[in-house]
Amino acid sequence: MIASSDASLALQVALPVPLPQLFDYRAPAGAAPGPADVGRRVLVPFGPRRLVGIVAAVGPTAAGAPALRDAIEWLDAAPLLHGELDRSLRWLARYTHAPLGEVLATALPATLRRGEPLPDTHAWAWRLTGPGGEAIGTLKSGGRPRRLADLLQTAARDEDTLDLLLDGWRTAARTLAARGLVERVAVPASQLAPVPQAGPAPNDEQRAAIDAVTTCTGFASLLLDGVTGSGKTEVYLQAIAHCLAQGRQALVLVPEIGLTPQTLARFRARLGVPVHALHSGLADGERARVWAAAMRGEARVVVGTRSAVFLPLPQAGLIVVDEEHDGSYKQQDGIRYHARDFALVRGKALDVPVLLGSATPSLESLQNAIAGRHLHLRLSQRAGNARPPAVRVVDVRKRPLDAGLSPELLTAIERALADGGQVLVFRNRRGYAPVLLCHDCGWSAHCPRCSTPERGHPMTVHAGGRRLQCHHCGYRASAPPACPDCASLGLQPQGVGTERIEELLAARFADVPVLRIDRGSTRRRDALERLFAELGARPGILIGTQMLAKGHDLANLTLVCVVGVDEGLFSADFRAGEKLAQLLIQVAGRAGRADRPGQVLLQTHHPEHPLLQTLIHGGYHAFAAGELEQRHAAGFPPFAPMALLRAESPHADPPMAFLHAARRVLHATSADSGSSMLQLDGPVAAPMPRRAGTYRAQLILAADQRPVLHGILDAALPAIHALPEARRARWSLDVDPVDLY
DNA sequence: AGGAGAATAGAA
DNA sequence: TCTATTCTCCTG
Repeated sequence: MIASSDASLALQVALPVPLPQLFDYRAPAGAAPGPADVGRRVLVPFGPRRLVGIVAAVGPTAAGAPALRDAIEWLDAAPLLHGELDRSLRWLARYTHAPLGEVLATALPATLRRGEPLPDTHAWAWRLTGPGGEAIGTLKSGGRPRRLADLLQTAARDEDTLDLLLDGWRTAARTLAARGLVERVAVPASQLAPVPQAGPAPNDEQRAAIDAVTTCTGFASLLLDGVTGSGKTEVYLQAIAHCLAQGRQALVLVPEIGLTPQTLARFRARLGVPVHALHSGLADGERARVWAAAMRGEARVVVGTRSAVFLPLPQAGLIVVDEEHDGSYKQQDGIRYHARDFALVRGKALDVPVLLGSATPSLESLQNAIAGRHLHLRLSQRAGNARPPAVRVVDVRKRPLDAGLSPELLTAIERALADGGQVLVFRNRRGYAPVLLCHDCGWSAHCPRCSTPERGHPMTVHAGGRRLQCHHCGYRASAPPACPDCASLGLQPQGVGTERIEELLAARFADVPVLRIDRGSTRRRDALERLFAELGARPGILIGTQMLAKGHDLANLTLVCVVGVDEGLFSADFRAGEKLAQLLIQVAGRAGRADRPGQVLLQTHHPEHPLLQTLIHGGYHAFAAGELEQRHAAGFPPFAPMALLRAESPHADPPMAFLHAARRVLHATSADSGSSMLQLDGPVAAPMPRRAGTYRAQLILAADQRPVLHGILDAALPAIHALPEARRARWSLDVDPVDLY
């Protein structure tokens, strides 16, 4: 028997390195290690470096392990990760087949990952000092310092409250502090909150949905499937209010572009508790503070983007995932998790309801609802008096087009403006034109760093024809004055982007504002808000890409023109149809949100295309039903679990060499396990085989049962890791890939 | 991943 | 021959 004194126990530490194992260390000098250390961060030596790790276990060292080194120091007095979050993250590491250390590093805010202490979450308050209380009468009455002192006479006031009560109080406070009359003190987190406003009375469908959530006694997953404008947010708000009334925390996930000041203001106005926001625009320190506030139970409601799904929620009562179909919930690098799916895992572990909302649910969620795994809640009516928009297809075959717009469209725009309405022109291609073509010899401008060396990816024309830009790698160049091949001056921008539409419409409708909204024109988060505020309810035209498709309520928007979605009708990706249908429904949903009826014009060269026909005559659910049938027949997700092995390298051969070797390992593993149910497709070059100078290839794995796929991956990955080819390419595994590229 | 030592390829 | 990159190995 092995003597097991405490002295022989080692810390088994998860480190942020792409190696699948834990690393053993002797505890830092001080108390002997024990189970209470699990979840604490430690600073450890690792080769020549020092890394921040998290103790994943405490136990005897594995036989044959190299000699232990001493951990340098503890970074936390108490575990940072424990309980449900710890368990859920371990599940995520197994599910994504990623090292625990990398998963933990992804889940923690940057400052904590770097080893900085858990930040304070207290707020600051001001109070009178002893001398201040006596000197108050000497201050000039009516002046700011006197008014501040009067406010502080009854009680200390926190800074948020002072902001509301007295303009310019900070200057006064500084003056008084310099004279020793007031002082700043730390107080528990600000409890300041506006008085909750009552919301509109829910309609019957909303009422039923709210009741369905609030009567849940533990974990349940609910799909709130409500047409655009049906008031899903109202359901969230009332469900959250109920959760708060039970003394529990609520987490709301929103897509990246959904976390606008408007959204936050609405939540803050209605809930009567502080609402914390967590998004990529926050400084590292702010993110860590929100994390700490959630961990301490001070944050009662957090509205956040993808990474907010990693917040500790010791008193959780509800998780909401808004626009659950949105692609931004899937992380596309590093640990490729899906925030909606992980939210469901956490809801189950926390034993709280998870509410998924969308007007265009993902086929995954719809299938889960059909199979009875989600409770399916429907909102079929628009809230208030709004009616659904009328959709009409405009067949533009053989019609003259001006910047891609047909005469019918221009007439409709003119009429809508004359009626005092606003118009949205949707074109999912930014820039001036997608291609620069030589009219004499057929040469076209290609990116030198993307796609195959022989035929590059077309460069998009920008700045009215003066610049070229690659939308995949960001490469920029000025447009050549003449064709590099034949020296002809006949270079012509081909096709139509948002800039070109803007140019035409601005000239044609010079008396109304014409605003272009895309990633080129609207980089900052609040720039969009300012544009909308500036426009107000005046007649005007908005031209935009998918940035415009979601979320924003434009009450006076009466006409939506969809231009050129034809490319999307013929994409090779099996999810392209689903994405296009969601986009079309979301864009169309912008029209007629208030009392004015909305109209949608869909301009296409393929009016008979089944996707368009089904969407227009049967709506999203008819489309989804047909699409699910096809996915089922083809053995695609959500019916067959899928994983994607990707590889890339600056050289052409290593990705394919690695994937061929990996394929052999997977094939052998699959045969050994007696299961022939693993399907391997590839390796093939990625749809864009070279991007920003790196060559990329992929291998698709599919099975009919999830445990089969995971079992084979578990068995095969160590051997794949050890392949000599694995060191010559950068590779990664993506379980449940969303984009195949 | 990322750092270190080894190996190998251009400039003097 | 010497330095500048690229390659390979290793991390408790």
